[in-house]
Amino acid sequence: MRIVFLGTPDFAIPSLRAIAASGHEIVAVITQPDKPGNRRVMTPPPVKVEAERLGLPVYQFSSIRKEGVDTVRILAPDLMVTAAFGQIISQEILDIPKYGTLNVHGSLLPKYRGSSPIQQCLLEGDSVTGVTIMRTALAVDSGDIVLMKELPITADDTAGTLFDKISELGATAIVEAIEMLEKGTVAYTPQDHSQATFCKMISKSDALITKDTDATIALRKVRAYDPWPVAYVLLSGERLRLYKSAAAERRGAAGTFYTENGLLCLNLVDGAIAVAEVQAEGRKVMSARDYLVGHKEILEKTIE
RNA sequence: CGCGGGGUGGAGCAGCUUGGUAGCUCGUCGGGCUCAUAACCCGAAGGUCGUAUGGUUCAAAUCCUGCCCCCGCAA
Repeated sequence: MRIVFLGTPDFAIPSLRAIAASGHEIVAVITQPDKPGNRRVMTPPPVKVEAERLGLPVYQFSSIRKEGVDTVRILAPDLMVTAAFGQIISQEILDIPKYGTLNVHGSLLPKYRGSSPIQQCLLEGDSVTGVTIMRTALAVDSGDIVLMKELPITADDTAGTLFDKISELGATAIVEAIEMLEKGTVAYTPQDHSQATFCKMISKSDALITKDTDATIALRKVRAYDPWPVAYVLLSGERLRLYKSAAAERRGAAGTFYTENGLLCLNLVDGAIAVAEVQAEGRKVMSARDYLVGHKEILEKTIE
């Protein structure tokens, strides 16, 4: 089967690898253009790096709708696979492959359509999430479902660990779906659109924790925004990022700190959180214990 | 040349503006005390202060310069 793969970030890499390893012919990988990354260094999308490592031809479009139609026609794929591609694809292009276009999405649809499903399930406090393989449709994440796989969320999962697990799960799922297509055993189940929920693009300010934040919500933020953008509090205008936290006993006014067993505990609304790792401005991530050795004054301060 | 913060014994920080015997908290090691809460007391080891053949100076962690590395912002 001639496949064109469309994806951009790390999330798509396991799927790309799995398809390549499954013996299908990936005739091309389409991804987004290189962008200026950290400190002005031009950075290629992870999928491009991986595709080149696999020796696959790469095409980069800032808008596939406008620039990619002819290319896809010439490639004449039997199937297109999208995985966190990051652009809306026109129906004209979606219709080119004989078997259509399949998408790998990191949630149990119709829940959490959109760009941050993995963070969203953590923000909601879910105990189960998963991956869905469905038709790529013009309306975001609304296509008919081919198959779903569930994944339990563990207490120590962060967005980072879930990303790894779900992207791997997505890889096995997409390979399965392709097999079903080939054998003709695939069945498309429409989504119950009335049950659809959506998640937005995450912005840095979403990760702010204030003294008015509920302790439960704060814990969810810590997990959902690790490794990016990372939950943080403001202390005299300075950002302190919080990692690896657990529920703790409240022992003071909301916004104040205390310490126990080397953990930095922050009193909040309806509880407290015990933080095991922090990162101050201009510093590396360090244990709360190490941080406290040189920053005892934090115990006298209150967050904004 | 996008902007800013930082590199000081094993860890986290101070000192740098106003050059002049390297400091604090923790850890480590030795000893003592002792059954709680990161225990306490005494003592010790451990640093050419990121790096340069650098520059200025009687004297540089401190001022000036080049380079390396780390972090964040912005994109």
